[in-house]
Amino acid sequence: MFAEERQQAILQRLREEGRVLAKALAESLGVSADTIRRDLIALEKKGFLKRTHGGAIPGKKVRSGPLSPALRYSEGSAAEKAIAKKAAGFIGRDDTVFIGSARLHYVMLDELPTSYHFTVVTNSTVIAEKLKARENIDTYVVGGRLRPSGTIADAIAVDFLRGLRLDICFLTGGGLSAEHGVSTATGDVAVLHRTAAEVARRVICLVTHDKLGSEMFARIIPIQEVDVILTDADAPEDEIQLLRETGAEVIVVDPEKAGLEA
Amino acid sequence: MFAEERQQAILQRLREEGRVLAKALAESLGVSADTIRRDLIALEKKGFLKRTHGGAIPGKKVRSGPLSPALRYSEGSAAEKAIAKKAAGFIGRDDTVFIGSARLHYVMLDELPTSYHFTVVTNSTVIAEKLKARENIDTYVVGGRLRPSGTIADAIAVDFLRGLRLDICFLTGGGLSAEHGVSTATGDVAVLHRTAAEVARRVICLVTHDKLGSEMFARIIPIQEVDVILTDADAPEDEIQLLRETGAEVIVVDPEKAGLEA
DNA sequence: CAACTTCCTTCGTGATTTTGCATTTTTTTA
DNA sequence: TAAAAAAATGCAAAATCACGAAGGAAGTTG
Repeated sequence: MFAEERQQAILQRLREEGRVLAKALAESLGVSADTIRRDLIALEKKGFLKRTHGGAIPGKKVRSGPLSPALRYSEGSAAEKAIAKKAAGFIGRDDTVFIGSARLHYVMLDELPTSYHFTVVTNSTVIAEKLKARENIDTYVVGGRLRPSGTIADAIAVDFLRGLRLDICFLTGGGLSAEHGVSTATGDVAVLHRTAAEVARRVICLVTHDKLGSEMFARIIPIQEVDVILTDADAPEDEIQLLRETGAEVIVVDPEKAGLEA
Repeated sequence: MFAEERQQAILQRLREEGRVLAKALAESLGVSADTIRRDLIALEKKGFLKRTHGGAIPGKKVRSGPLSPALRYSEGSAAEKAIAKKAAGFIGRDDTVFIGSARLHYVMLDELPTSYHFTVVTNSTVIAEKLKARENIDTYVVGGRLRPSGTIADAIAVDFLRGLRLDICFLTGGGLSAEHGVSTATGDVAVLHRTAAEVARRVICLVTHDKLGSEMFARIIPIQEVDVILTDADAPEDEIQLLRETGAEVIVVDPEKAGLEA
């Protein structure tokens, strides 16, 4: 196993569990504690985590997991906000939509419609907490085991989703390519999102430009099953072209203009 | 738990509640008061808080945001704390317990065991959020519609519970009488709790003395199905006698002594 | 193909950190 | 002012970390 792979695995676990133990990592990855410590030092230098005695906790750059406590209150970038706003515009009166537990979903919360009623299903207790007081939104939480990160993504949650029918599934992912489709780092999150997509009439995928063309471990769904892809203006033209050839509708959101549309 | 995590948890609580007590922190975080004091010193040096005798208040670097709704639950009366502590003592290693969304359940959170692993199932996202970071606790959230109060209590939630088997169900209610059993104000909450009680091996009922003898609209379960009743020393003797005649084990907790037991 | 370089890893040893306990001092409260 | 609670201080045990040395795999160069 290469150092790079290991470090990726460490970050993944950090995102999932909210913390990692050096000793446990050494054991499960099959290397010495020394090596792990070096990895942690390297990752800390890059700002991905913060070392502690015995392990590490998420740093400022760990975004994907939903809202590490530090990031929870941080604001999305202009591009993220623009994408989120556009996405929220797809929600119709009395629709039922799935909103996951990724950072972009969190950014969406501030852009959701306020003037008419709709229903949100989410697998994040953090998002649920934020939505519960909105009068025009019915909030449903999927059942299952809650991870330290605030996400629910086990078999129970998948089963829960299977019993529903949704109008829109808002997907995000760590990677999006014409060949591999939408993908993410961990298997169970992928399965949960796939299920949400399967029970939804429409699948809208939100990705910042840096995700285009990259492919991650676990595929959520192939590109053919995505109805709309929302990305920002920094997206490379050729990637967009490839995506469009698959039949997906690609909408490029311009952060500058987004403000005016409102 | 890492020092860093602890300190973040302390700051989190400081933000939520406006102040922290050293002793309470030590207990709920599972470390000695010494360690907490050292954490407070470190945080004070960084300007995040100002130490006081017995705890700390927010420093210049901590925005003490609007008090979260959780605050009103955070501090229980002496009687409530004593009951909650006694109740928490029933939890054994690797047990699976149901903790509802009532005020007394919130009070319990600070008294839960920290030294061994167990599993909590809850229908409150507020409680789930509070528990998700505890490393010795596996937290499960029931699925269903989330009410503005942070409670989930619909048919989906009931269905979720039916698929589980629990060791202990911690019940509370608005009323408790020998004749009418445990009761509460609303129907669906009653059904949810009844279901939790049905799938649990043991039912432990937590009620402050003022609830004894009163009966509310919706019965959760008859008294015969309650295994243990916990109440405080102000409970009237005759009521206790009536309850005991039904076969239930009634434990009267003395707030004064409760401190010494610890 | 052999010698060299480079990178990565492990191991051993001493230093550091963290934590809890006991004791003394200070502060609070009645 | 006396008793109780909390804080400071010193100390010891356990865990973790840092650093240097050595081994080994992969690739490079002559």
